[in-house]
Amino acid sequence: MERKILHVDVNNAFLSWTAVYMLKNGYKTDIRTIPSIIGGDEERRSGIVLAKSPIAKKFGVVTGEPIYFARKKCNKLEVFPVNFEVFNKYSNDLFMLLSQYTDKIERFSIDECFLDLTHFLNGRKLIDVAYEINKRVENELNFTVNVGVSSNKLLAKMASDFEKPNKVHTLYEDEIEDKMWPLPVSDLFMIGRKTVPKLYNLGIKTIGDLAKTDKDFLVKRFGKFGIMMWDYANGIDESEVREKIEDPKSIGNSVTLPADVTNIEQIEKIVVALCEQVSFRLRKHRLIAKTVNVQLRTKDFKDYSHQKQLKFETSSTKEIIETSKEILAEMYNGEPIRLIGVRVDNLESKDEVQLSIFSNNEKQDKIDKVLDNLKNKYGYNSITRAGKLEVENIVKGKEKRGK
DNA sequence: TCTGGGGTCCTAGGACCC
DNA sequence: TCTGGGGTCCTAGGACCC
Repeated sequence: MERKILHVDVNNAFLSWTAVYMLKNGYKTDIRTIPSIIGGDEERRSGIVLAKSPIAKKFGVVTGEPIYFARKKCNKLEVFPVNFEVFNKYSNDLFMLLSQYTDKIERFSIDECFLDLTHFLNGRKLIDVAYEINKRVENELNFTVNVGVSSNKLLAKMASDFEKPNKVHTLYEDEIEDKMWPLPVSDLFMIGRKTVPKLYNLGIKTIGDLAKTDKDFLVKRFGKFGIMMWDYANGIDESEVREKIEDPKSIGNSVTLPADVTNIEQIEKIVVALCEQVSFRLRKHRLIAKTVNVQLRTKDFKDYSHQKQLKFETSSTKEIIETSKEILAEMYNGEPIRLIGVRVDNLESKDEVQLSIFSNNEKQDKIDKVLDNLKNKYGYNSITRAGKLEVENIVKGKEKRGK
């Protein structure tokens, strides 16, 4: 039986949501109507464009580029900061509205949802529901969405990516040839910047070219990825809309430093702060980890990572800090460091795992619990100040050195 | 003043065991 | 003193997504 799938995608989410929020709080200008972007903090060297207004786009501003470049393209450009609390609120509003249409709904990202309406149409037409959702979001939430309509997730997602904003598009199987195959292969979901040149070298320029390429050839060339590419190009995707929220498979935090750092004690302090953040989140999910991973990015953007198995699965801050310090000591070779990250892998539910008597350090667990409660009550920064202070010191050091 | 931060999945090579 | 495979786990790195 053919499935009835919708993909709902917020148009220009970060910029729209910021605009809606600012208007609601008395700001006179709708930043969607001026040359504007949502961007990171240039002082902290996280200054990239996360979203751009249509006018900014006309000036050639692209997502992901340094704000510095964007300003050169458009000197009137206004830059507004990211605010994830606001984004989460609007994301939740959208999810609530969409949940009225089906129980089988998947939150694919902060600004995208898949809906499986196969058993929830009650005699209505899928396309009518798509238009209703499109209008209701605009009227009730004051931002707009594109809705893709099809029989599987891949096609619905490709459809929602057609003309924007505030549109409904279908991409049924019998429309693939007309609507999808003429598109450049880079438009296909999962074909990124490394794969495009490889395909071009094989003479594959459009999605249609890829669809008509011999599948076995692609498998020989690209392995499993080849299968997926070919399937997607042919509109094949059996994956289900997954309504239940699954436990994360890894949890990590990373920071770009305001200035490159070579002092291992400074690096270590930041690693400790990141470990506190990561283990706090781990416990919030009631998970324990088996593997710790430390990542360093050098000033010339080379990434290194080393990992280590914990002696016992744990969510203890202390254990994760100790292991991270060991990893850091092993891997760090004195190069100037731009970014530091800590992540935990191989997670398991705390409730299901028989805790080893050796790892069950009750005293440490109690300490973590008390600190977690304080963090929950007074906010994360009430406790984790060491790392923040360190980052501030790096900023100060940078200022002192001048330019 | 040049380049975020959160993830998932895959691969290739090596260690180790039978 | 010449040499097998199959399986699992671990590691480092790299692709992709939003």
